[in-house]
Amino acid sequence: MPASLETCLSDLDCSTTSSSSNSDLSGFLTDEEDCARLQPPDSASGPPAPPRRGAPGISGAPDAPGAQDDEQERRRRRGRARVRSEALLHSLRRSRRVKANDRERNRMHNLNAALDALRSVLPSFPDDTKLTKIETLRFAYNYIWALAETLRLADQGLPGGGARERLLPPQSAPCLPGPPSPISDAESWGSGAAASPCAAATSPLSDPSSPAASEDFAYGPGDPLFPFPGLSKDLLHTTPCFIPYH
DNA sequence: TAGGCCATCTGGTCCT
DNA sequence: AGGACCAGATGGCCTA
Repeated sequence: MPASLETCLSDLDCSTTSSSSNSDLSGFLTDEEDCARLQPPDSASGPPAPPRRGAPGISGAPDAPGAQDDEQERRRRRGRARVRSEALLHSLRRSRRVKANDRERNRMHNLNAALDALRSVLPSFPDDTKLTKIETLRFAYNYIWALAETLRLADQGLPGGGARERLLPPQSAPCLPGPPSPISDAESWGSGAAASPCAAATSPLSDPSSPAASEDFAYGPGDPLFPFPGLSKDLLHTTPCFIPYH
């Protein structure tokens, strides 16, 4: 095989006037699948047929010996080879594209599977609405943030620390999907952290400069999808989500 | 019917 | 060189 199949094909692309370089492409193709695909549409049933003298549409000229006929025959062969090489080039590019499409499809399927796995560990909603991709990412972001904040408050012994058990999934089923128990005592949350949850926070997630309050960001205050309605006090205003709307 | 979401295709770029 | 990754384009499906 030549140093680069692509180079060969590029050469072919630009060699339509050369009769020697495009007369036979099969020597360039070592990939069996490619070779199998590389049958030009007009030769799918086998190797290219030998030139047919006097075939209709070619010249119709009678067989006459002489240099002029030889030249015409060479021209015809060059023309047929060019058509073949273009078909082969197109076919090879097509087969590569098909393979790349397949890989891309598989990649996106893997990505979607990962998103499904992420959805499965997030609290679900009563109506069982499937979160969209972007919702899943934003939700996960804020869910993690809320869990971290819960742990922080619990470690500080502040009111609301008891919510640790309510927010964390059971140990026996750490990946069990399902909503956390509703937090009804919003005031206990609010009163503990309301003063300045941002100031107390050390996590980068609680960066006061977070764009949480911006309307450009999802799951801000009042967002019905936010998993912890009980956190709807000031603490919510610190909820960061760095995944902006566009 | 418009808009949102999604899957797929595609070509370009980066990485190994 | 080939695969991974990315973003734009396109068309289908669904819902308000």
